[in-house]
Amino acid sequence: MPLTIYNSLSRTKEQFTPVKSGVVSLYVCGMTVYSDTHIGHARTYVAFDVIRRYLEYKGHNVTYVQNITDVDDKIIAAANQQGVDPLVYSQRFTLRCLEDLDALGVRRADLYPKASEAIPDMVTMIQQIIQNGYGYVADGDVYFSVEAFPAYGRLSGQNITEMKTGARIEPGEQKHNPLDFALWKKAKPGEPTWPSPWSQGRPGWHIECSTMSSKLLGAPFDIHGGGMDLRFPHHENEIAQAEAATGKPFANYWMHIGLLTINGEKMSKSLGNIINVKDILGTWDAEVLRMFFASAHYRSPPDFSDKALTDIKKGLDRLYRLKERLEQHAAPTPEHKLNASTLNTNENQYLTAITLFQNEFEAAMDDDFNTPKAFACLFDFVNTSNKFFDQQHQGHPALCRHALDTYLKIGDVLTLFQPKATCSSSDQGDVIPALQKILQSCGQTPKATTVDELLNALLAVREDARKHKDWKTADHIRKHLEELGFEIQDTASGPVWRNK
RNA sequence: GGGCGGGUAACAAAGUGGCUAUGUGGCGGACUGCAGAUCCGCCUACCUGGGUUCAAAUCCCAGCCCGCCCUCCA
Repeated sequence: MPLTIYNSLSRTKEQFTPVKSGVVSLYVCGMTVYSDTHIGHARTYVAFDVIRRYLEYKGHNVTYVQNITDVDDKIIAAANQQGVDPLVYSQRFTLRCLEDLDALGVRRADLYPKASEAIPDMVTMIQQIIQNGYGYVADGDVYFSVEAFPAYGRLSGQNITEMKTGARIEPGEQKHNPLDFALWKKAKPGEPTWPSPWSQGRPGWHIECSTMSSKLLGAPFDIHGGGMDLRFPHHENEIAQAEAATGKPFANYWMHIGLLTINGEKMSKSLGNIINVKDILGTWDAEVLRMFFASAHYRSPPDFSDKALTDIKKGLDRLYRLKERLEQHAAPTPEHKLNASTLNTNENQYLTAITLFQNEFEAAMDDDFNTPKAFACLFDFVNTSNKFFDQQHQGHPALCRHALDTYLKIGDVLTLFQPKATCSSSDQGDVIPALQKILQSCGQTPKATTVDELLNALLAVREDARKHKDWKTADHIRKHLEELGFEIQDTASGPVWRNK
């Protein structure tokens, strides 16, 4: 089935055809590294992580490039305030920001080109722009002449004459036209500088993306993405610069991610409601956050709230319960060949349901990465699977293996079922004495020393109590185990525990 | 003012010219010692007014309301 992508450039869904069959080049505007990664960044990069994973799922070889803006006004200001060299400062935050995304469980891009390392390429591109008649020099600064580029405004649906109203030339700027933007800025004192034919200075913000994307991915490349806020002026300017310099189309598909709000409000410094990834990971599990971002359609603005995260967490628990249920029944390795003729009616229906699940998931994702629908497919599969097990308690190892593999593969595209980034052993250390204490409170001498053994011992005591209708002891054990984060379920085939 | 995107049940959120979205929550039932899990049923869905159509929440027109961008922003 063909993948369709909503292209911001045409404002329609288009069938996706990469420049080179089987290979996809993806460029996403990355972070300006002057502060920690916040949940708005996380929203965008989880969205692209899913997009990248699905492209790979479809069999494409994806090259994912995400730039690092490490030359910028805000970095210079912050570094100067702390008396640190701006490049040292940005280097520090580059690491911190990438580590934040690691902790969130976002897969790394293939390449993270830095603006500071591509200055000569930018100078070359600016020279080309000037040579081709789209740029001009004014007292050591270089500007892009918007009027020279008739396609300007195509991406954002703006037209130049309308935009002129209201636009202003700041004092000290030598622009010919208020809409013109800087390609190169002559240095002011206290700024990092690089040589250029025009002045010691530094590049304008937009040029780094034009330069690094086309250098690394070619012209044109397949998909260029970023937050919705970058559509204008950043992406509009990127197109103008790159096409003015190379004379070739820049990027074929433009994808813009809906911006996160917090409790219905825009996230901003003035509102003081910026939440850093580092901080929120203390409250919410990385996987809950990823599912929250992944389950919102990428073009919609999700609203971050306690209620929303709580709802997601409960849904995620439901997904995990099925995973565990499948694991209990599945053959350890997928080598068993499934022979449909050996399956009973119930099993055959389930086999069909697995195929249907996969087909519907793909249909959803092929339709412009419709993740809300993909999650609906996942939950439908949970329901179907639970019904299967309710009807057939013994399962079927090879069939369940197949179901589990399919479930995990699809979950993986949606960033689910990933190994936990951190498994603090200190918690484990606290749990053991606590479990021993519960055993003692039931008049038992704890011999076991591992969590597993202790839990089994406790459940055995509890089962014994239940047999004698000693509900007080049974409830006492269950209550204390739940306080320690163990969920106890009495099932037809005996008690089962799982981590909450 | 210009541009972009929305208004769907208690909340969140997909979607389709006629066929159960889904998740969370609430109510009832099955199962349970109880709880949980699981299953089943239910909880006045589609902003307003016109139009097209055998049929529209879905297409068209008008209106009302909301968000975002136009300044740095993922």
